[in-house]
Amino acid sequence: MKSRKAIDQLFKEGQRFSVPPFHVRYQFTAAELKFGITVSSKNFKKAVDRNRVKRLVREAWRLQKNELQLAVAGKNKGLDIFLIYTAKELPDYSLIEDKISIVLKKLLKLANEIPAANS
RNA sequence: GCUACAAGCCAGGCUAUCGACUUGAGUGAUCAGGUAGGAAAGUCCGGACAGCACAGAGCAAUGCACCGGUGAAGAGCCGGCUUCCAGACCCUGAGCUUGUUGAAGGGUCGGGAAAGAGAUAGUGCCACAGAAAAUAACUGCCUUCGGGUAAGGGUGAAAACGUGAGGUAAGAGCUCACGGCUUUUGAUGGUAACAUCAUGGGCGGGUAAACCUUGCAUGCUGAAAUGCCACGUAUAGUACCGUUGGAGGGCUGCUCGCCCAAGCCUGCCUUACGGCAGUCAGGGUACAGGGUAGGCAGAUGGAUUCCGGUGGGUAACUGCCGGAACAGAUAAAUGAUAGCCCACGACAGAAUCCGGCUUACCGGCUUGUAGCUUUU
RNA sequence: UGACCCAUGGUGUAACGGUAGCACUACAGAUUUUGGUUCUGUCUGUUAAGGUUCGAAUCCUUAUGGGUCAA
Repeated sequence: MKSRKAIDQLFKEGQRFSVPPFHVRYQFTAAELKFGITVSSKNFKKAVDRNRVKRLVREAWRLQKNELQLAVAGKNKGLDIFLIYTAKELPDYSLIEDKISIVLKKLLKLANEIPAANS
């Protein structure tokens, strides 16, 4: 997700849940699966640290996203997801990998519950 | 060999798998190449580049301040000058404890530091102590009782150049000798700062990183600059101006002064730029409000960096020849996992670009200097 | 990316270049049967490092930390 408008709309209308250290906001749409990540500069003062967290999250997302993508595409729907990293310590990759898989399972369950759109 | 200091260089490596950004080739699947720093940081200096419709003058403001060189430029760098600082060695030898001691002084040597113009252009300030902190009053001294004097006053960071002699009523650079500082003129050496010598004048403290004076320099803004394309909105609102000139804007912060500044249509003149006439307000300026916030250029190869050779220069630096290297994102790439090796990995991440300075930094290597030790 | 400002006890604030004050807090003592109030006393200090000056919180330079502004 890159568009400021879309992000604003997601934060205004979307639903949310929390899997520490992540807050997740999501909203089902008509387009495809989209994903964004943010890290607060309050928690990490250096841009380099923020970028590293973002990189790790993107890597974990890239490796695990396929199942969810298929589920959403199978119902002819889109899904906007935005993650907020809330911890104050630099994580290692295995932690991020675990937490992202939990997030994905929750989302997958939610995706299976909604009715399919008629295309 | 060890230790210390200074300067320079390097800043984990390799393999496999899966990715990200980007360049090239290909119709395409895909293939091939490239991808963080010495500080990318701080933003402390200096530029390039861009815009401001460029006419300047005075004032203000800011910066710089020994000389020469270097370089695109600089508050950078290199070399020199002057002053100061601590040291080593040598000479001399006060003192009393007569020694393997070393006060004051002189010479030589290399090293370090300096925002290093002006304190008789003016103004201000100088706590405490002290008679007094600056055109000399008080005490003292002398006196012909009108006055003269800055020797003595021991406090302080600082007290009217220091020592000795002359001189005098008492005194005083008042005079002289030696010495110190400052300065005029001349000579010699040096590109110059300056040095040496001669000569004349002066020596009424400190502070200019107090105000200030003198000299020199500086237009402002800053890639969120700037140019273009697309999408979208409001042909609406308020005020002012509108060819008989001007709302407003610019030139430097201020003043003066100067400059720029307006459309559509028709006709005539001109090669063109443009000019003249008619005509309308549909034009212009400022404000408020509304819309958009996408793309392209700027933008990454240049005063570039490194290596080798060869010249110039004490050096900084630089000429020529040959070779090699150089990311370019835009919610913003440069990553993840596994294995192996070693010295076990510090500080830290590009955002228009470049030259410096400063600061941070695990460790390793090279060179130089000094000291100690070992061997010959 | 660029421009600018600030830093004084635990807290809030003063201070011409000349002994760093004030209030609250904390601690101790007095008063009180005890506590509070009140009174007295004490502790705690110029962000760091250099420089100018006889002397620096103040002036200058560099660094550190914090903050503000500009689409």
